[in-house]
Amino acid sequence: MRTDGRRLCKKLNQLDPLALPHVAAYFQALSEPLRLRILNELRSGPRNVNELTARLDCSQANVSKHLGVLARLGFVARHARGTAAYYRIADEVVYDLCDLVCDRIALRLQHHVETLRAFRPKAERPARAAARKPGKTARRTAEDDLP
Amino acid sequence: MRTDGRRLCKKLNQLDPLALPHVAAYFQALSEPLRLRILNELRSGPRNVNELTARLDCSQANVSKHLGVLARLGFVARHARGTAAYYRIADEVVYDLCDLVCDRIALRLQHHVETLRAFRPKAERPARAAARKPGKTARRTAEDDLP
DNA sequence: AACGTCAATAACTATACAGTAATATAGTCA
DNA sequence: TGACTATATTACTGTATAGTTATTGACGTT
Repeated sequence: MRTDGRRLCKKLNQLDPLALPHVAAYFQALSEPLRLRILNELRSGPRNVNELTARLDCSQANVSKHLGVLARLGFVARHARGTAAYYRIADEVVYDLCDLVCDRIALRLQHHVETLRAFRPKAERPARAAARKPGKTARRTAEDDLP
Repeated sequence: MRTDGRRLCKKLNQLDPLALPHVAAYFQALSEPLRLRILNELRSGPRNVNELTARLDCSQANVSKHLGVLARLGFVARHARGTAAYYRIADEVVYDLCDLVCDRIALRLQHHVETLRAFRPKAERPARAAARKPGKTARRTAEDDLP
């Protein structure tokens, strides 16, 4: 990717603060489950709106709107054929992003499982059932670093 | 990362649909400019709330709330020292994510620049100044695939 | 103990946005 | 030309959330 000498700024920490909203917008586009499902469907190849609507079991207007969001950010591209509008992935990087995140979540769940296991052998009490007093401002103190 | 035989699901397309909201939540945490700025600050090392508040020029309550979001998802970790609360990056993957996105945005901008350049040499007319008729439902037709 | 500082929370407001229903438009076919 | 289909858009509603202000609680110092 991009080996032609001039290299545009790449690292977040080298980024002009003005560019951050753009980065945020990118992530925001991926922050909706339905949009992720759409991208997931497109993984198998281009699909038109109708097909997506059927497979995702939601309204056509909703799918169209989400596709608009994804297209505006360049994640998908549109190609009209007759009255149908076919969409395809235009930027494979979304899968890299998703896979990175999925990996981290898996790790975190793994962590959780192991933590829970540490509680189980002794007795069958549900781990971490310490009831919070509601209505009181319970300031956190030193139970740090427990992910 | 994780080489112990059993491998948790990793790819988005192998993911249970029930897991998608978790992935979306991950991205959502990165979809706020201020949170990205916080992460950017933490790149230089742990900071307490006060320091972050000063450097980011926003309210302490707001910083605390955003740090709470980032901590809940495991992006940062908290460590109390006296009355101060120090936060540090707990998951370096955020920088991989951000760098990927920054790279794509740079590419997109590059693309834009080149597209614009194609319009310039002829005359000085501002490219793509085709005024949209407001109040009319302008259905898109065949100007596809232009990113 | 009394006070000051730091951080987290609660209550509130304003805004953004996902979803729906209705409608408009482009292309197709009779 | 007139249905018919597929898609995009509009107007609307409900919900989520960023930011603010005020408050609470924990810790440290005197």
